[in-house]
Amino acid sequence: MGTVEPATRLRADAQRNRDLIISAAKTVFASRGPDVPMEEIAKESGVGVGTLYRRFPDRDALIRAVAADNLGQILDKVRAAMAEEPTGWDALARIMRLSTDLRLSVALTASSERSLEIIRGDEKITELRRTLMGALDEVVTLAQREKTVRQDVGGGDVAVLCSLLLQKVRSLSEEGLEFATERCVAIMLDGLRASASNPLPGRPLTKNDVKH
Amino acid sequence: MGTVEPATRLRADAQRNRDLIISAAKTVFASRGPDVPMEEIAKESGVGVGTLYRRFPDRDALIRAVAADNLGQILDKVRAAMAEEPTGWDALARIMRLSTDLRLSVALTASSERSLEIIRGDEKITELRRTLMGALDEVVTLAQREKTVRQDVGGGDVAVLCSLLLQKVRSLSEEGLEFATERCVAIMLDGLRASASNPLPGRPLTKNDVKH
Amino acid sequence: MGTVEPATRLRADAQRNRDLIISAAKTVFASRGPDVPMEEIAKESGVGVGTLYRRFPDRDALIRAVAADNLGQILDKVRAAMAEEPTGWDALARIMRLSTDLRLSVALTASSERSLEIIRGDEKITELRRTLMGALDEVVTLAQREKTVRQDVGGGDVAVLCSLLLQKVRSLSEEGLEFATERCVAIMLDGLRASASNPLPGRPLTKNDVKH
Amino acid sequence: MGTVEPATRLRADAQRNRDLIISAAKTVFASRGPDVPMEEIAKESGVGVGTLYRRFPDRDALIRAVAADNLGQILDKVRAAMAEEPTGWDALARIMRLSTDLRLSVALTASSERSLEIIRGDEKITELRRTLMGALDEVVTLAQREKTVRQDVGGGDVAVLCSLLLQKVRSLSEEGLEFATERCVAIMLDGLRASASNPLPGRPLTKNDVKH
DNA sequence: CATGAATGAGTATTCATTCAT
DNA sequence: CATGAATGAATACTCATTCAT
Repeated sequence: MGTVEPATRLRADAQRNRDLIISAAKTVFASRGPDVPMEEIAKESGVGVGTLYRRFPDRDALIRAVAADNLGQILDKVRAAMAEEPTGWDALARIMRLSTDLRLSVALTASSERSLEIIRGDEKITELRRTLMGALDEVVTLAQREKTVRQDVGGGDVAVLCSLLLQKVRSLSEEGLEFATERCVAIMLDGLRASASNPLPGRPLTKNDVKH
Repeated sequence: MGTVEPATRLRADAQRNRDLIISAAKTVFASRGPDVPMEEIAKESGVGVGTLYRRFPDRDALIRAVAADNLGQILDKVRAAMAEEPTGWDALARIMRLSTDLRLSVALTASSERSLEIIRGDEKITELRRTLMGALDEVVTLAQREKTVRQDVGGGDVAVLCSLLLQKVRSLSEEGLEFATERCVAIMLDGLRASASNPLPGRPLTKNDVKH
Repeated sequence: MGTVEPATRLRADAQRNRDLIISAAKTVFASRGPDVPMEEIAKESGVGVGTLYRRFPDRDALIRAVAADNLGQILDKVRAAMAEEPTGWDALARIMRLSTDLRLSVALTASSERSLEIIRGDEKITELRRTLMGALDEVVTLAQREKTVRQDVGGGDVAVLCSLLLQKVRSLSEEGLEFATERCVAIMLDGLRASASNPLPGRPLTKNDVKH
Repeated sequence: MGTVEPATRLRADAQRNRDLIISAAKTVFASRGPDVPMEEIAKESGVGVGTLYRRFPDRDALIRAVAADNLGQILDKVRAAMAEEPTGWDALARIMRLSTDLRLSVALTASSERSLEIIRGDEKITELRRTLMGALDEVVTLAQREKTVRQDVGGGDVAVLCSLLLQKVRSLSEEGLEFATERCVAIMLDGLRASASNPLPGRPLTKNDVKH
């Protein structure tokens, strides 16, 4: 489960506010970048700034919370794919298609150098990341055993491809983007097939290469 | 040639400052995002803020100038690849590898929603973009005639893949990034080969799909 | 009543600050012109700049508010004169002497071309102006029925004379100005008397001539 | 003659530039206030800022020069009135009507507190002012001997009335202003007539009251 | 607790003045 | 001398954060 709980249980309404704020922050970060005025986020949440600050001591804390929430969501979907798809290849394909869903919420959190520094070192986030990477390695290994995925790639390679796909290509329209992304995923999947065997440079990337 | 000249000839020293500023802006935008204090850019350029503002009436104008300069550079390199490589495939491969060089300078200019609005509608930039897309279509068509590239892709698909690659994946180290990008490029190229023929959804993207 | 209320009720302390700011702005505009640093006004009000900007989104809004407040004050005094003086002539004379009181606060708000543009089109101000001009027409008409004021003038003429008197003649000392103004008012009043009948050029100016 | 010459003779072209600048400054001060960017004035003059600064060491010097030029012009016209009109009354009436001509150029120079400080103490300006006031006293005395002007006014009173008239009443249209001013002048003249004998408060103002 | 007011430091931008061409 | 480029101090305005209601 991806939702992240703070140490001490919050009162019901406080928890509700917290959720409202995170959700609003995702939206607003996505449309206006990571520097939106806090007031904007508060307004979108329907609470006052004061409340926002009571829940998150400063902007950085909020960014961390949003990032953790995002990672949690991704992890949930990755696990669902692994649990529900019949083969490793199918799971992999489904995972690579997640980008469309996730783009909006994830992109901004991870985009700027600044965001990175903020996130880095956050216990919870590090843990989520580790778990996620483990899952990817697992999927790839599985599919390789099936002989559907080429041998010379690893979960890290898939992670990098996926993170590229999270990007919003801005010279495309809303629908154009969705369409183009599907095609890119298909091209990448073709490049990942066991049959596509022009050997890759170097060695497979695994979770250990993508840790930070 | 990609360098963009203003309408009226600048005095030698003024031109020199203009170049210094654009170059500094690239660096600083890349490392600190599109909201860096103008003063920072001025300092990096070695000129006073006043000079910066004399040359570029506001931040937006500077961003547009940097973007145009970037596109010019890309176009130069794409043309070089087309002129110097023996086959369409080689040209394509070289182009897709440009990302490494270009990432730093390009990324930030095109990243935020805001930047897009700023850039959109700029005559010069639109023109450069159009030219660039034309070149990509040309390369792809050529390689398709050689039977090295699959028939169901177009220059637009390549453009999208390349723009994904321009992204800086921040969970990797400097060298890790370079290495991972090479692998991604290789995977994508494998996915673009004529031999990789699991059919793609929809139809090839051409320059007309990526115009804005 | 001349005081102007914003649409939604302000919290008590906010309203207090608003008043402090307007009052400070009058003083400071009067002594240093309409371009005084906003910081100056804030300091004089005893609040931070931030507060000033929260209350008035920009300098123009502040200028409009001050202008409206000034007009309201004038209107109050004109009405008091009309209500309390026994004859139209006395009311007129009292009104023309208002200049002394009002000069300080009013002068700067209406002085520059720029200020005019700012003020023009403000709903509240337009309305106040209209009401004020109506009152002047009324006083003049009354006094004409009394046969104390010449028949060939109108409220508009009085308005123009008064607005001339609002000016600070700077080649006079503080007291000199007060004294000189009294004499000018007396001369003008003599010129307005029914007995001063060298016919004026054109026709009486009424409120419709001074609307803008 | 009102034109003011600097101590050392200027080369012909330098003198021409000086005149261009003063003339441009009048225009621009009138339309945009005394704080117009120096660059604006330079552009209107058709010279570079550098040249402007060579001719006038700073903004204050320019303001002083413009003020002196204005006063010189007024003086010329007052003298012409005195020389050409058959009676003192006619001269006085003509003088009071000068406002229309002069308003534009004079207004801004004398308007703000700041301008006053700049001008105050300027030798040349003081002298011009003194001369001008002497002329007004003379006209009034002459008309009083003719029994056309009331005995209880002085040149100072006229000066004050005139300076009031120099003001631009901004709630009037261009033509409306001209028309209204004529009417005000007529009313004031009626108030100045020997026949308008409701006694004025205090004593006549003379040039000594308006010196600064 | 929630709210939104107050604060003031941080930045963009302008413009007087100086100085190299 | 004239020009217009360069400089940086001055000022408008924004927004993170704190605190009174």
